[in-house]
Amino acid sequence: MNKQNRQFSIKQIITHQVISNQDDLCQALGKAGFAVTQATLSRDMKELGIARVNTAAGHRYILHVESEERRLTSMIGYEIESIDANENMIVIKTLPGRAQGVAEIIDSVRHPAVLGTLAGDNTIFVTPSSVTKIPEIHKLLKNLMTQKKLDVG
Amino acid sequence: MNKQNRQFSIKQIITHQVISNQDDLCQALGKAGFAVTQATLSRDMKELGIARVNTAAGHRYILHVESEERRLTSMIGYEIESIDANENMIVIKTLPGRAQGVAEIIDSVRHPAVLGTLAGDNTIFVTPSSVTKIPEIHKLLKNLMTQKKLDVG
DNA sequence: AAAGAACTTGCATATTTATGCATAATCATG
DNA sequence: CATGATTATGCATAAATATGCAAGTTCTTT
Repeated sequence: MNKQNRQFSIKQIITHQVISNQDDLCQALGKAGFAVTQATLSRDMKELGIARVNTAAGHRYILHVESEERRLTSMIGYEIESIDANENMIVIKTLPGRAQGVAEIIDSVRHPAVLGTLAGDNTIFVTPSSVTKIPEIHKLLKNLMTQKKLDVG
Repeated sequence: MNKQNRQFSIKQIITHQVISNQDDLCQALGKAGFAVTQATLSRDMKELGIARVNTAAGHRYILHVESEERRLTSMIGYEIESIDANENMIVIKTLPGRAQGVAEIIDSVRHPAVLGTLAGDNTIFVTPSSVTKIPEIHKLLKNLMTQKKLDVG
């Protein structure tokens, strides 16, 4: 009957049952022995980082994992799918819609070998100050990808 | 402006601006030249698989990657107007607003010679894994243009 | 080009979620 | 154990989101 158990139960329920709104969840929790109101569930959702998405199959809740640990951890590794290069530039593939944000982080490093970045929806072109710098930048970016923290202004 | 451009703009806006609700988004879109109502944005959110999450820093929107639909159209040939190349990359011109969709199809082929694509409104830059691959890609794209179906995983 | 189908959007409003405030429960400290 | 601080919760309602319907638009087919 405490908050922790209830919140754990919430995660279980939303991942294993069809829950379309907080009243649904309220009922499901009731069966599990947790009697709370919708207001409390709204607050639980916030604390658990649970997001609501509207799909063709109806409204669903998803765990937004990043939101729990994002505070000091950079998302950049999670967002980048690949880093490649040819003779002229480096190309980064990201999750859909993430290229802008990742490019901003790269810009913020202000590495002298990076002339500039150009971001679309899920692709970034990184232009080196000289083609001879490409391996160096490539290495920098690979490092960023696996780094846990970034001290970026 | 049309729906496709607006939805692309929505993804851009929610990933690099602070947007807390659909009215915020409505205003941001207004500045970008898209005049629509909250009702339309609610529908766009659904189609784009955008979820809303409540964090300590306020309400935010996130892209729910799995729900992004990537369907292959056999219309790619119709959408492409021209394919050209210089020493470094290939440039594709499409019908207005079609570049994003065409680029996604090219990406989905995952041809090893294609390092990445970057799409604007009606122009796509295709970067080769090496400049020596340009003729090969050029040929591939020309083939795609006339092909009826794509057998792509 | 006309007719019908399919898609898009706004309006009004129903549904759903978030929150200010008050109260109860839990915790920390002497 | 008493007391003040912190945390948790419900109630009522404000804020935000979703949707039925109708009108306008675009696409298809003949």
